[in-house]
Amino acid sequence: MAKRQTYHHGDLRQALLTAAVELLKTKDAKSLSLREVARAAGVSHTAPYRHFEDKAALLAAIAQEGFIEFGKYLQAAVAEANAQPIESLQATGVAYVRYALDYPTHFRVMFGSFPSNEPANSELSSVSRGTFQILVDLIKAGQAAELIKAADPEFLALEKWAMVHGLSMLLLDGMLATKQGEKAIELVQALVKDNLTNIMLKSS
Amino acid sequence: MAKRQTYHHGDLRQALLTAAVELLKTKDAKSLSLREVARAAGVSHTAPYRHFEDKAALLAAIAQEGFIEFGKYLQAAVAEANAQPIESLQATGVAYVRYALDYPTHFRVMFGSFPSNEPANSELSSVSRGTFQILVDLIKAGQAAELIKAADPEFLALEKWAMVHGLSMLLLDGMLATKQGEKAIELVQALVKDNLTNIMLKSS
DNA sequence: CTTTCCAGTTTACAGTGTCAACATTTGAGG
DNA sequence: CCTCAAATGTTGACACTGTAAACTGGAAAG
Repeated sequence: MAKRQTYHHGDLRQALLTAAVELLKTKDAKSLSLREVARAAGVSHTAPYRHFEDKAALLAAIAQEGFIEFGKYLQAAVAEANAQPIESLQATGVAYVRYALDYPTHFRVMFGSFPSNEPANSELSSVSRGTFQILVDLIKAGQAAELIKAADPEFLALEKWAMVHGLSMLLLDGMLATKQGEKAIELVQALVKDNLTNIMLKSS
Repeated sequence: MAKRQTYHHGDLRQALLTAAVELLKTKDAKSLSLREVARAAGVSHTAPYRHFEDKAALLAAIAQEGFIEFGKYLQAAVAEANAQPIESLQATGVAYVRYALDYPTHFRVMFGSFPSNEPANSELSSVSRGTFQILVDLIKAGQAAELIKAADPEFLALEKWAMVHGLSMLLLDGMLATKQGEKAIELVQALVKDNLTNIMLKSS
């Protein structure tokens, strides 16, 4: 990071976030230090406190950005499915896991920044809620097209969410160590597909 | 912890583990310090290094013990289901999530102690593999009784595992903050039940 | 009884998050 | 344009952390 000339940075908040995200590509969230982020941004070790209450707040901000990107990523998968609800759900599920595997630390930060503090994360909550809403909407569309059984769409969405989220975590945590890379994605595709059958009307 | 009289502790390894588990009831794994554990066991802050290579090794040992207990917990749920495969699967799934909610930090440590190190965790791996095997066996039994569709039992087990694991993580991470306590368990029961239908032959 | 070696301790170091006090810059009001 | 307060930096300190090295007490083997 180039040494800045002016005393004031200009946009330190964003610079810290990008520096942190960059560092997270090589380190996990636990071993990422605030001082290290400050150093990478070319700033003193307490400067981040002018922009984030503490380390957790920095991570929460990263999580928030992550959810926005994640949402776009999932929407892109939907867009490729030609408006077929079932295919969209399938694609979204696979994309979910693929994102987790492609951005493991980011993914972990996203889901590890909520613990028991309501006020600061209200914005984070609403952003993540938006991501979940993608699923709900797809299911509603499927129900409207009479491809998906009648039931509370939120209930069904949660069921599918849990499945792909669990799969992501198990893969990330190395519980399915035998499955790696493209092999893992094939498995994910098969699992997601099979797991969609119980919400479908008829069978294809 | 009572001050010991003898210079040698006797069974420090186990004492450290129990002290750590006790501390984990009030602190999360991230903020648990090795020195704190040593203090609780009434021993100098480097004594743990005679029994564990580093902090991660201590946590891995806790994880291992956790998986054994977890396995018993799940088996107990199976035992209550009167050898009915579907009911057993249902009960196991709910018990899985209940365990996660009842012992959140322990649960997190269990699934957070595998990262990328093959040698030290081989024992941990085999223990956790045993837990998974409970599911596989139940599915095999269901298939033998012609209650569950023909398919690779490991594949089906993984599908159900992912679902309950994801649900556990989402609840633990506060993503489903609106659902708490008994309300959450009811939701879990409904989700697990619905999610079992796609592997069942016929519908009940 | 001696010796060895295991399981403890003490000390030290580099690194961490965060607080308090201080410095510099900027922008708004006179 | 000048002033001066607020915003944004910096320095220094503190209490912690994980872990390495050197040392020591005591039990068990010979």
